[in-house]
Amino acid sequence: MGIIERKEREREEMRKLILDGAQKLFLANGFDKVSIRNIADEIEYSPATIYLYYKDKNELFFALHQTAFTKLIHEFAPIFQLEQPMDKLTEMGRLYLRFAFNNPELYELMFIMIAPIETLECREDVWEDGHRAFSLLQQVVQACINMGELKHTDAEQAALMIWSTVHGLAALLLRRRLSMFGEERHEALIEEVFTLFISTIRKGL
Amino acid sequence: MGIIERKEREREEMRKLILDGAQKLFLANGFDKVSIRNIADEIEYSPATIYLYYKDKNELFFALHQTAFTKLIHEFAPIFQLEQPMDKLTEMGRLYLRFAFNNPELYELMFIMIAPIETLECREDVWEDGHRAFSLLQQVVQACINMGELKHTDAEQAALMIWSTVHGLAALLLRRRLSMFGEERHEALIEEVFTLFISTIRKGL
DNA sequence: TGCTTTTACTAAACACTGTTCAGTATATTT
DNA sequence: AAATATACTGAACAGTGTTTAGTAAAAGCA
Repeated sequence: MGIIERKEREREEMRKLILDGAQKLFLANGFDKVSIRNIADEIEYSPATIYLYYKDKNELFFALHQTAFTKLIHEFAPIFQLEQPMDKLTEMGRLYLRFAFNNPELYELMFIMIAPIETLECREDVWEDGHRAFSLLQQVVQACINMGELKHTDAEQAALMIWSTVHGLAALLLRRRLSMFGEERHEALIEEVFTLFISTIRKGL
Repeated sequence: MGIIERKEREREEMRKLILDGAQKLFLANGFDKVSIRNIADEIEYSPATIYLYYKDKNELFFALHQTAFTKLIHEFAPIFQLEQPMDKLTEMGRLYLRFAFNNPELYELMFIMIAPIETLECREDVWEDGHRAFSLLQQVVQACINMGELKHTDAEQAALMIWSTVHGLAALLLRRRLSMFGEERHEALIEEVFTLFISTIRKGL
């Protein structure tokens, strides 16, 4: 009786097909071009079909947001090779900012858009990906404290401060609030400010 | 020939009427409830009328965004009474965060939404309010450097780093990315993290 | 095999959205 | 009083997310 297994497999394939179509439009044409009808056109199905596989648009955004997180975690891999916790922290921040810069749409989905979070809230569910990522940061910060490289003792507070700074940079950039610096300066500026921040917490945190 | 003056005055009153209606819906019902038709209903005019006074919805958002900036600048007033530049900087940050916390919709408009900025971009105009506000911060930072309270010499870099941190906190809060800390902790947490940040840059920047 | 039930899908509709335009009623000018 | 300019609107266009009734194919059962 492998039929239900095959059906389940086909269902999963269909979900993937929709997700990939959505992501393709998403990355190619930006947010505005991602309507349910556009996705339906892209995968050559009717709009109503999408609702047989995803409850609503927010749930689709949430699924995309999850794949974006696995991509970020994947790009964090080199960190675990590093010995010094302070090097880990620095590289983590640099990779985080690079991810935001190179994948603006994905970053939006993960840390700026409210849509994916609303799915969780109405299911009274929890933002697991976010919590895991933050706890990873907090662990690295704790290691820095344990090694005496940071003097402040509350790793949670320190981690949130660090996250705020890098997210702030990314969010200001993506939401086009850095126009007082010419666009051509943006990439270098972010690099410089991040370096400054690291040197600041090395001395002051 | 005071007729054209009166007409001009009436036109300005109508713009204000629309703006106030929009802001009322905006603050009362959140973003989603602010459609051109809702505003038209609110002020008891036809939707088409609004387009005689504002080019499109983005321009309306931009006008709202401007009034929000004057409110923020207004709330910054106490800063100029302070003597010590470092006190100025600290109080500026605290007031900024308080503004974001107490006026989430206005903060969205000013620093998160893309809509108002798009109006500027398509008019090849510049984000004056933002530039002015940042330059205010930069001046205070420069004063701190001049007084020897901050050692780093590049006020522009330092100011951006500071802005990033406070904006990061505000943006993570408003876009509901702080769920790993219980909602009841948010206000106190932001206060703590900001205090930690100030003490960090005092020592390390 | 034939018959019934379940599954997968879609066309069409509903209630919205921002925006435009032809037409009207009022106010101003000549 | 007639002509013109102004202010406003109803209705439409093209789009959105979402629901529902109906259909054709697949699966289960006799």
